[in-house]
Amino acid sequence: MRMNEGVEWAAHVCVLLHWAEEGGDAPVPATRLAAAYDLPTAYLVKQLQALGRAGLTESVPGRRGGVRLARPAARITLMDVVAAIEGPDDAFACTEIRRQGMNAERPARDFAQPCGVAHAMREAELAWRRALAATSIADLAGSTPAGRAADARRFLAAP
Amino acid sequence: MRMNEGVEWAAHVCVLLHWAEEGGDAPVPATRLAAAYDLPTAYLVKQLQALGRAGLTESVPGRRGGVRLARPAARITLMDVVAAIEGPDDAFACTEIRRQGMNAERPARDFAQPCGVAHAMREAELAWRRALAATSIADLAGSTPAGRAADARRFLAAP
DNA sequence: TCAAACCTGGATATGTTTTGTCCAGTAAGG
DNA sequence: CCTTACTGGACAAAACATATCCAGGTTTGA
Repeated sequence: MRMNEGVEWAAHVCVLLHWAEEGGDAPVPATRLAAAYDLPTAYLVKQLQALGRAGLTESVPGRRGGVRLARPAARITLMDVVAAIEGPDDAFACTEIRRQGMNAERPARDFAQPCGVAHAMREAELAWRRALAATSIADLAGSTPAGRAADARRFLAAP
Repeated sequence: MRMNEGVEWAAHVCVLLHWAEEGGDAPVPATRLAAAYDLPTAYLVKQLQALGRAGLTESVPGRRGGVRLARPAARITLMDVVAAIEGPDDAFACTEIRRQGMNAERPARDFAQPCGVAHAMREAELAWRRALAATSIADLAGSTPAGRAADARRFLAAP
């Protein structure tokens, strides 16, 4: 059960976009974002498109165009980023094996009560999501060593 | 980020093994466990081997052999099962992209402080694991509708 | 004793997802 | 009108999940 690498990319890129916005350098072209962390441009673009579809970023086409955050970094959480890249599905997918084999003859109403395994898994994922929702892009930006933001802005704005 | 189907199988199978133990019918052969939920035997066997390596189950070779829980169901949690099947790695793998591209020239000591993204992801996974650890196989068995356990024992003990 | 019923580990095959590239189409600025 | 950008779709390679099979070892009961 490994998470898409795109989640890491997207989280860091969102922090960059936040810094760019603060410095008045938004929007930032995808090529520049890829260069900032030496990521494969074409593939990063795919992840950025997912962020856009999820409403976290908006993009400006044409020359001097690029990508920017669609709302303040304080209102974009890691949960939003994970959901945008990974999609809406839970990690655990209950396939209701309890209805098969020795229970195949039972009527469907015998399984009205949700499966205990699925329920516990769901609760655990909710705890995970709550924790992710507790950290915003602004929080991540704020926890970065001093001066790093200014350096990033300088890089992003460079010709 | 989807979880192995084997986790669902293993959780349900552990509940079956608990019931079998209660009824004095342990150990249970893998073929019988597979039949109980109509699972592909050979592949279920692989998952059972993972449970064994993790110390959750022990197996008895030879005729009248099979698999049984290695300790009381109350002391086996969903966390144990997930870790046994999925392996020890976190879902989120930090690849330290922050050190690349615009930061490639920085000395390693600039990154002594762990990455904020990785830290937040780690905290969220810990919350997930804590939640999983709060549910034991005995809890799952206890939340099953009355009579289901006896039926399962009857099936597992059948010729 | 020996055959049947078990488990183990490794090799192998197949299908799906992730990762990554490329291209044709569209939009905006100078 | 040409360059720089984004978008969406098609496509390819690698990684992983799923599934099967086989050769080797253990125990039990006939």
